[in-house]
Amino acid sequence: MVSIKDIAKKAGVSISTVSYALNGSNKVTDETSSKILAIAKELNYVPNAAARTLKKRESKILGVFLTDFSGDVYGDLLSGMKTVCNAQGYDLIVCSGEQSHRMLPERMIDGAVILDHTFASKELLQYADRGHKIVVLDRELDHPNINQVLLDNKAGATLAMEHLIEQGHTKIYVVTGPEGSFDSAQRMKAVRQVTEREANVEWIEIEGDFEKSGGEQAAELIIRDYTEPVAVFCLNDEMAIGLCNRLAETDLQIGRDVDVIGFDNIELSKYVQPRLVTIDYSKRKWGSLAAEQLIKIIAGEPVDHERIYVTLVEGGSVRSQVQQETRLPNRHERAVSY
Amino acid sequence: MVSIKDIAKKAGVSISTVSYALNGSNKVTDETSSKILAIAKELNYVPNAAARTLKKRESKILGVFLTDFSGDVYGDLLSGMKTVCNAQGYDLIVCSGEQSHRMLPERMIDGAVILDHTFASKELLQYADRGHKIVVLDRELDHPNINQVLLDNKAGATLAMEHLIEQGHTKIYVVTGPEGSFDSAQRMKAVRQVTEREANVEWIEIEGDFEKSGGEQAAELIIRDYTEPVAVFCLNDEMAIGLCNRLAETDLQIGRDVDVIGFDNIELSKYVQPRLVTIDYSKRKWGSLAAEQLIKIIAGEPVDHERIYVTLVEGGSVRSQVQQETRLPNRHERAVSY
DNA sequence: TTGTAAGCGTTATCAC
DNA sequence: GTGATAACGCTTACAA
Repeated sequence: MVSIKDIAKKAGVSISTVSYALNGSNKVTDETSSKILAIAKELNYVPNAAARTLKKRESKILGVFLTDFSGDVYGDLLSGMKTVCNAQGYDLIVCSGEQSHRMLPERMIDGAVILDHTFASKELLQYADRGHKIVVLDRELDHPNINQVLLDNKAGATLAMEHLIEQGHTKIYVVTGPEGSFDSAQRMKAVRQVTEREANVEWIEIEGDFEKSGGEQAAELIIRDYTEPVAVFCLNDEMAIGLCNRLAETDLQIGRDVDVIGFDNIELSKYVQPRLVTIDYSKRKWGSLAAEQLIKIIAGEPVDHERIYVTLVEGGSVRSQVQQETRLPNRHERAVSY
Repeated sequence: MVSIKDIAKKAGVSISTVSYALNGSNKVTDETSSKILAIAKELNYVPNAAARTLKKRESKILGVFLTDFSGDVYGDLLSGMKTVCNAQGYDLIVCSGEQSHRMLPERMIDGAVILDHTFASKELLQYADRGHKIVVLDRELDHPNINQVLLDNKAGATLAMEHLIEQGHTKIYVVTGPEGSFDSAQRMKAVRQVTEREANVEWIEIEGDFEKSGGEQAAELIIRDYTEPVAVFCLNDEMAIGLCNRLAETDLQIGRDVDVIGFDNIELSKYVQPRLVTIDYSKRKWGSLAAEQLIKIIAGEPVDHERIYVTLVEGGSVRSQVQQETRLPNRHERAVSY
């Protein structure tokens, strides 16, 4: 391995002069500098990241932590993050799994974006207490070293529920996310709020897991108890699609017998038949905002919590108003976007 | 930041004793050891990765490099890789973009898996020459420090072409990947080989890009020149789906007027109507094999290049044999899997 | 069993 | 402008 020591020896100068030249300091003559640079190139010199990180106490690398690599949500999110990071001189690495938690406390990375419920909030607060900088995308956490960039779950779930109610539905199944999911809890809160205002709306909670299989299981229940047209609000698209798949094997028709609405607008939801009604938001913006916030708190700049706005995407999985037999009175039209 | 020095001071021992205790060496008394461990815990000691990496000249981190984060192929691939890495005491990070190329030469990671054509082969060979360990998934490269784990592109493309020919097709469009793509080139080679054997099969090459948009553009050409039923072999599913989308806007019906076959069996291809015929392979296995090979070459163990086998997945996007009017004589049935 | 000390490859503070 | 030199936090001969 070739180090600045080797360059110094070959150039007949001291290592400090080499370091200065390599870092473009103006304390060194152009002549010496270019000679050093030439030798460095000749020797294929590459700086050692560990040594630099050790000395400078920063790695210029940011990490984003995901529960798993398979989510359909992540492409644009990561893309947006990377763009911002690179523009600001940071590198971005994507990590997943318990093992990689160490990256932050061991100072391999300068900060972390968390979209991974396997991180306990307690753990994150501990890191923050030790001075590590964090942006959370999947929970609320109050700490000077932690910033939040959250989806407007409440608006999204409200949009979804009101859309179904406007179609005249009075029986609505709600398929939740896994226990402990912040997004699920937030969305459920909005569901409760909406239904409290609507005396004639009955809603039934079905426990899900944010995976296709959860949607399939929910479908079983719905099929079993089916007597009249119902609506289902799946708290994410993945489950909505699982539910639709299972329903497609029966005589129950989506958008007629069972209206379905999801959340996330993943790419797949464009392709299922009929097109899934869902809640959309800019994943790219979510990512870029998260990265921006993280870099700001690392730089010691003050930041406020941010919110990602959502809209409703229409589709065939909810029957249109013109087809409906009954329509609730006194319901005014609502703007589709919050 | 609390270091072993702080622990040593508080425990009234030397830093080397602390180091030994922390690393579970049996050179130190149980008594001293447990005292040190207790103090370490009390002080919230976390080792510094940079220091350890600098000293040990290894980071126990492996990197996988992707062209972008959005591909649908990657979920299982990364999952498989991570499982193997973690089982072997390595951490896995996912990187993308020119900036992160430095991770390998700067020794931030102990090795790299490459599925990213933005790495020049020359660059990789240079790294390998300097002793860095690499596994390539997207090219052939001969170097003692480089191992290949490649898809059996040739078998896949042959399977696809023969499937179409068996349906009686004599005019086949082939939509390629982007210039310089290894997978595309390999698949094209097989296409040529198959068609050379089949005198009565005409094939037309359309330049694509492995993106949906490429498939849409190819559709334009096909629509424009359409006179009789044809087949299209898109060299990946992404393009096949783009093509189907565009075709769906016309009177041309997939699986009747235009038979379509893709490559990769991405999740989406299950959901398009009709189900896309495609070439499948285990992405998880691809990933785990790549990780295994990388860890082996890092350990100095000898390895051979590996190949990932493929199979054909049937679906509605190619009309079934029973519906066809003409059938080529003398064609024997072929095994679907190679 | 424990301590001393050298060294990993940098950066940065001083002198000169 | 350039050069010693200390320091970053850790591991590991070697000495005691």
